[in-house]
Amino acid sequence: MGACPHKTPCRAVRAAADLGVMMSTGGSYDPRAVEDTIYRFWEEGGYFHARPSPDRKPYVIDIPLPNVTGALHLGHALNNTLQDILIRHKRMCGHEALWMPGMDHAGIATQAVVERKLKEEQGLTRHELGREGLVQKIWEWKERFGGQILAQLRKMGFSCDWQRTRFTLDEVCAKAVYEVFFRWFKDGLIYRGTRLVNWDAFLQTAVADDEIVHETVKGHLWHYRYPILPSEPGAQATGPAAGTEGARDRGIKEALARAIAPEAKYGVDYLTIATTRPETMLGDTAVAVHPDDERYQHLIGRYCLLPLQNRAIPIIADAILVKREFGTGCVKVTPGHDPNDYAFGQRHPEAAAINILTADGKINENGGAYKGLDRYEARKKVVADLEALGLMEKIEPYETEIGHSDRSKTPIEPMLSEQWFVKMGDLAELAMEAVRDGRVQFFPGRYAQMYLDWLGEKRDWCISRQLWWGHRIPVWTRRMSVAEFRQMLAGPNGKALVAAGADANCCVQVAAEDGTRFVYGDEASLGRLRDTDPRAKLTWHVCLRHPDAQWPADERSIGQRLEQDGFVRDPDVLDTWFSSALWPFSTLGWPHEEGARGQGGKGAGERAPSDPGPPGPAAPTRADFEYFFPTSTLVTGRGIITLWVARMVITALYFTRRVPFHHVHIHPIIQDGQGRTMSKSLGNGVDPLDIIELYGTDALRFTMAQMDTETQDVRMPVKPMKLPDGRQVNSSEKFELGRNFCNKLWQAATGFVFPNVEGNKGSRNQGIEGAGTTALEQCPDATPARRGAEPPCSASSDTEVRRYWNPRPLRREDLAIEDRWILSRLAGCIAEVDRRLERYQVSEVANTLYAFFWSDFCDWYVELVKPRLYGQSHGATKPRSHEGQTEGADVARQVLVWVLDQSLRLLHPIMPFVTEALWQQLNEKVPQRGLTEIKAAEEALIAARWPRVEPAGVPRGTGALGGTGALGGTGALGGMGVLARDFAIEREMAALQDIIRALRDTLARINTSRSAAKMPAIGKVPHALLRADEPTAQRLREQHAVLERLGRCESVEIGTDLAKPAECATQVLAQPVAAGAPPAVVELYVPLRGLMDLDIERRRLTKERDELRGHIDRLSGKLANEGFVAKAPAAVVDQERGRLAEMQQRLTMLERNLADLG
RNA sequence: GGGCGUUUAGCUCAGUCGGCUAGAGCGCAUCCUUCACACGGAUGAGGUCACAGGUUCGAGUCCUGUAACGCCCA
Repeated sequence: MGACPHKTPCRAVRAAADLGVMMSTGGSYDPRAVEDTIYRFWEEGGYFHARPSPDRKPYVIDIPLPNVTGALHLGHALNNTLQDILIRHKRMCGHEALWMPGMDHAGIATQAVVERKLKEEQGLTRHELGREGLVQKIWEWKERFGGQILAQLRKMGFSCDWQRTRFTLDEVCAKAVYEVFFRWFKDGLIYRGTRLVNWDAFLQTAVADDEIVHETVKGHLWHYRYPILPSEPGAQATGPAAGTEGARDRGIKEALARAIAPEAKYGVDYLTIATTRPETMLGDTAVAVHPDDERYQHLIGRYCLLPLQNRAIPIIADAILVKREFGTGCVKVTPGHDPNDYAFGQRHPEAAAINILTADGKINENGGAYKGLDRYEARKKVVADLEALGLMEKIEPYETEIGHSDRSKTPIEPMLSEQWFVKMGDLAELAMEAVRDGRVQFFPGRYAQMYLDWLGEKRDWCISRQLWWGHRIPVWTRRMSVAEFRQMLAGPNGKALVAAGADANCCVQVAAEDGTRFVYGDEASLGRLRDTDPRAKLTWHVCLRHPDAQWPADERSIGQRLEQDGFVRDPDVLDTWFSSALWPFSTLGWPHEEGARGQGGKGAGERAPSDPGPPGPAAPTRADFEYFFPTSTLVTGRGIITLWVARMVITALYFTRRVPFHHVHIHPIIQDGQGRTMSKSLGNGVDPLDIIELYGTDALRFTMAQMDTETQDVRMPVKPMKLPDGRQVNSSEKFELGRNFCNKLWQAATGFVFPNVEGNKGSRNQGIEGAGTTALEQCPDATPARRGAEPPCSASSDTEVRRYWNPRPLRREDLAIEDRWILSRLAGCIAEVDRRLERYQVSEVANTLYAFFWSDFCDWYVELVKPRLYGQSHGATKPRSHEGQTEGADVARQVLVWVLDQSLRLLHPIMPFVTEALWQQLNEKVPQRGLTEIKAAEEALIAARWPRVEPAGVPRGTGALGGTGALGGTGALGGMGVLARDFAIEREMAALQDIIRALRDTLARINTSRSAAKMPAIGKVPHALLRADEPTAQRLREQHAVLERLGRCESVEIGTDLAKPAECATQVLAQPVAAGAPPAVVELYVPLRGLMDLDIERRRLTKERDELRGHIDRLSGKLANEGFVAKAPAAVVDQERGRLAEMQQRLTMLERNLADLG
């Protein structure tokens, strides 16, 4: 440590010391010993921070915003693991990779939490506390818990650019929100309208469709009568042309009496309707029947008496609302409180909506005598009153789906309400076009349909929420006439308004009674209002571009001036998705040009409660925006394709004329073992932090990666487990897979590769600067390590130099068959990983790597190479004694190191911690690596170059594709290619593996049989014979040692004319030597005399023979089919013929062998 | 009610352009405390590819219908 130039040893040096302790211990991989140290190493080394770099391509991902007060669940773990995999991969590919982190303020969720807390702890409602007080409380809450989620993201190893962390309510984001609102308002795309919304009577706000959970509730179906009013002129006493008060009352009484009389006739005197919400009848405006229903033809156009309210309501034919088969075939219509009925009301203006509810769920003045009652009390009273009138026919138990507010858990009331909307027509068209023409692509592609279908509906977007936590709508409203408006303009405040720039910084929308709208920008547009009655009251909406800015500076704000003139600021805030929709560019500081003016006046005036809070990190520059926008990929679940993805595309196209991202990867949703969504209330959720504690972060991440299939859901059977501290938590056996793989990697590296290459320390003597000093021992706080500007401080300068082998440039001839095989497999693995990553098939990436490292490398290559390292003799000396210094051993060491090096790179995006930890150790032991070219390895794996496959037969020359040091500190990158795919070698190895498996199989059967007979197991097959044709025999002789060692056989005899011993196990093996060549067949004999029960062999061979016969029958049938031979491609036919010949040959041998056994 | 998706080994999932004697992990069975790894090694058993039709020389794969389940929209 002495060489560190800093006064106190830097943190990373201490970290390296910590890691050293962990490194020296053997045994299993212990994630807890590594993770925090490594994360600090990356973060302090500046590897996460991205900045515009013209010589590199940017790669950008925006995090799907977690809720500021939320906690991470497994869905987040999946979602963000995938993003980190993509980011780390591209970073290694040499891109300037930016992962933008942040949180949203989650208006309703956050406010609901704080309100509930307030009620519990202080017994206060928000109204008692007041707007400013509540918002203050929420900010406090946010400051306390908002950081939690970021800490959790760090714990999972995510390489977000934390310096750029944003919050939707911070100043930078708010600036974009108000700019967008202003411009849409000015362009006439934002308007005030009345719509049926989902009303949460507890929180007293409209809630979005996705914030509603449907629950089946036991309720009742009430059947009751509506009297039919007479059709004769004059008798229609209560109709629209009702006469005197007295006549009216008489008409009502008569109609009621007829409807309940014993002789009353259905369809003449009354209609029966059924409902689950009887109180809504107070707002009924029609009864609907099907136009083709012959039962009701005569009633269409006539009127019913609405009891209790004593109103006449029309009977209207409508084919959409009414299902003839359902119930009586006629329905009551309440346009004010039912979505379907509302649509009916739009079709039939004579049945216009009536609202009967107040904001807190009580009956309003339209409910007549029921005014002031809570809706549930009203229900009871309505039912009782109908019964008293004798109109109630029956009450049935009934189960219905009722929407409940996800936040307050209270039933949703559909209710008419005035809200702000964004017109979706043209905007939706823009966004649809971007997907249709491929500027935005979905992976998997089918999700594009979901996006297009939803946008195709072009439903206007309700953007106002009756909350206090959020961006307050920047609109001031007053009812007045044109004359009054002119008068106001002439006053001092009006002059200030005009001075502020009626066009540039504020905009006036005028809504007339008939729905006509004008946008006031200048005198001319105001002039158009001259035609209207100057005294007629109109609604004037003034929108301010910078609602909280002072203008001119140091005076009252425009808003305050407007208020002085009787304008009132809209109390509502914007939908959280409104700010989320701008995320891709708001986080990069858009708008850069227009923003300056409004910022100027800020500070002196009062801050509106819903105003931006702390400014957050430094505002991004215009250069950031130009370089990083549009972003590259968005990764999210399908649930927010409509809410978020589509809206980001809309805003980006409208305001930047560019798409916000090019690719959208939709990943599956994790469910429990029964296919249910994981949720707190079901108690089936899995907390990622628990998993990290149980298995480690990399294990969690590997398992998450493996779950990213193209299905829409993936299941995770949940199993309770105990943490070390005794807490019982939900876990799943699936994570063991990840943990085991981490351990396998760890063991293979620390337990096998490292001991076999040790002794190379201090190879700085080879003249490559920086080599021999691991990056963890450097001082990344001095300078970002990746920039590599300063010389590292050495912590191991006086390490003793002792080497016994050197990597050297290898030629193809230097490589043994297993070397060439594993390099070919590696090339295949890299190609496959690249291909899968391109398509966002992350699950397959994980599986490919798992299979390569575990099966090909550990199970086969390591075993194949041991004889070269340990020497051929049995009981060979351990590698540490440096006995195995043959040429072949050094090549094996070099290939082992190389394949480990490449595997660590490939696995790093998925399992960053264990791979980085091993990388640091490998750098210490073998700082210079390569195959055809030897170079110093990069000092940090996170910034190491991604492996590349070379074109066949072209070893890369120095400098040809060599790196310029863009990624690493030493500038000694490149030349890290591997040899290309070699299918001939792979076929040859596969054949060898088959024989080895056959030998092992025989041994296993012998031991099973012996165990059953209470005989001791044997460790090896005593003797085996392999009969093959000469070329094959020749080839197998070269692998004689391997066959004996891996086949666990004392002696293997290979020949072309070996005599078959009596009583032996036989196996017939096809040897796929060359593509297109006739298949060679190898026979394996293992003498069994005295070793095992021969019946077992007979049974096995019989079964195998029968199976083979089955295959042959099918295949010969296929080849006998003239159609197949004539129409199938020749290559396929040839292949099948070859297979048949080979199978028949095997069958002949098999039958003979079976006969020989007697 | 409309749309989308799923249905393959006991469980969780792959299966590319239609060429398959249908794969992996876990679990199961047997053997192995052999020297990196028992969080391991070896070997094996286990499938009517939901069902019914169709197209095709050939269907797990493409088409139609049915059923069950899930999601989204109404």
